[in-house]
Amino acid sequence: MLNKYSKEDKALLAVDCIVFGFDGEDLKVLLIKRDFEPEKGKWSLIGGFLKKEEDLDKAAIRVLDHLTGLDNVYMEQFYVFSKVDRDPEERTISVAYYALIDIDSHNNEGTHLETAKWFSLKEAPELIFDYDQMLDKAVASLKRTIKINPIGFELLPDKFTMLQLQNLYESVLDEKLDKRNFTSKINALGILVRLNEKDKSSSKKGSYLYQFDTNKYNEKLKDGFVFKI
Amino acid sequence: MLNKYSKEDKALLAVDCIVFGFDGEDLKVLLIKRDFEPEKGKWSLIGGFLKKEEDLDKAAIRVLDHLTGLDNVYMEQFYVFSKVDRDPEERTISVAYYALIDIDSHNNEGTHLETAKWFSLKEAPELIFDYDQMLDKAVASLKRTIKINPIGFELLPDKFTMLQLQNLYESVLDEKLDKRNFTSKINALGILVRLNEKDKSSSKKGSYLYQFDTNKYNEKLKDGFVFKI
DNA sequence: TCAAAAGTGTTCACCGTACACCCATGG
DNA sequence: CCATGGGTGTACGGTGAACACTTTTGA
Repeated sequence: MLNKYSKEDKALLAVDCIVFGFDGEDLKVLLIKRDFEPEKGKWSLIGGFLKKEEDLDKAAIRVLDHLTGLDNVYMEQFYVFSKVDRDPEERTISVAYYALIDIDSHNNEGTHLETAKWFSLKEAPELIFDYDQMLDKAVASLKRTIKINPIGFELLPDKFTMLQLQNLYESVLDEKLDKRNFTSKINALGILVRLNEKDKSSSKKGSYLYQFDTNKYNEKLKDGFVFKI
Repeated sequence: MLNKYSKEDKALLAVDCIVFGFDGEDLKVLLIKRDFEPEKGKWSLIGGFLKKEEDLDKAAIRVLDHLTGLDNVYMEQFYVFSKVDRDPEERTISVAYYALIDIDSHNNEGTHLETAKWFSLKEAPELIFDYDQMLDKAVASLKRTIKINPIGFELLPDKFTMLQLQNLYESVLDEKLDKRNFTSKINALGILVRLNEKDKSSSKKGSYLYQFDTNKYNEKLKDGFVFKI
C-alpha cells in the first residue's frame, strides 16, 4: 500500500511484560523459558509482538494471557527500549510494561505455567537481550510508584492482614519499616476497611483482615487527597 | 529479508516532541504549522519518524533540530501513544518526548522558527491527531517531575534570579508561592550558588544571580539526597 | 501457663506554612 | 527623598521517626 508516509522505515514493535508477584513474603518476578529462536531455551521476560489491529495495552494483556494464562491483571507502560541492536535478529522496539499480581490468588489459572517460573528478585537468572536492564528499570519504577499510588494492593489478595501489607512494602522498598508507624500511617489514609474477620493461619490470636476501599479512595481523590507512604 | 520474525506486523514509529519553553514570565509550548499532508497547514507538535539506524532518543534530537534548529536540549521520553487509528493515514505508534528550553537563550538559533511559534499554554490552538491529549499528558508529567527533579533549571538561562526561578515554578505548577518560603526552601537544598553579580534589569537595587551547581547536586545524590520542592 | 504473634501511644525533632517589615538604589 | 522591587526571620501546628509493653489464645 502506498501512501504519504510510504518512504519511511518501519519496525517491529514488541511488548515485554515484567510480571511482579507477591506471595505474602517476597517480591518475585515471573520469567519464562523462551520456546522459539533466537535464544530458544534461555530465560526471558514475557514478550510478544504488537499486531495491526490492537493498541499496546491490548497487546500486553494478550501476550501475558497467551504465555502464562494470567488474566485480569494490573499493567502499566513504563518505558520504551529502542537501541538499534537490542534484538540481534531484527530491529525491534520494545515497549515495556510491568504487571502486578497476587501469586496465590492466581495459582489456579496459569495453565501454561509449566514454562514460566517465579524468581525472587535477588535470585533471578541472567536474561537475554536487554531484559536485565528492563527488569532493573521496572523495579526502580515500581519503587517510585508504590509510594505515591495505591498499586500495592494489586499484589495482595482481596483480603489481607496489616502484616502482609507491611511485608509487601518492605519487599518492594527493600527496607525494614516500623510496625507501629506503618499501621498508623496506613490507617490515617482512611482507604482501608477493617473486616470483622481474622486470619488465624499465622498466630493464635489471629490478625484482622483488611480490604482496600476503592470508593473511599476515589472520593478522597476528588478532594485533592494525595496518596503517600 | 526473511527471518525468524518475518510473519509479524510492522508499524511506523513516530517521535513527537512537546517543547516547553520559559521566558521568565510564562510557560509556553512550541508548535509548528505542518507543511506536509495529511493535515497540512494545521498546528501540530514537532514530530517525525524513527529511522532504521537511530534509537528513539537520537530521533527525538534530530527531529527537533530539523524542524526548529534547536540543539542541545533536555529531552525525556514520557509516554507511548498507540491507538489503532490515531493517525488516519497509516498505523503509527508515537513515542512522546518533552523538551525543556530557555526561550531567550535559544533565540539566535532556531533558524527555522518561521514555521514554529511559541504559545502560552492557555492560548494554544487546537492540534491535530491526538496531540491535544499528548500535550495534556506532557503538562501533567512535567508538573509531577519538576517537584522531584531539578529539571526546572533547564528552562532557565545559566544565570538566573530567585524571582525567575519562582516564576517558573509558579507557571508550571499553576499556583502562587510565598517568596520567603520559596527562597529558604531553595537555599536549604544547597545546590545553587549565589554569584557576586546582580541583574539590574528589573529594579534599582538589583537582584542576585544564581547558578545551578551540578557537582554539588551529584555529590548530594550520592549521599541519598532527595530533591523535593 | 507460656510462647508467639497482634495490637496499640507518646514524645520529640524537624519541616512546611503563614505572615510583614526594612533595605538599597536610581531617578 | 521617595518609589520600586529585593531581601530576610519567626512562631506555630503538623508530620515523620524512634521507641516497648500489653493482649490474646492455642497448645
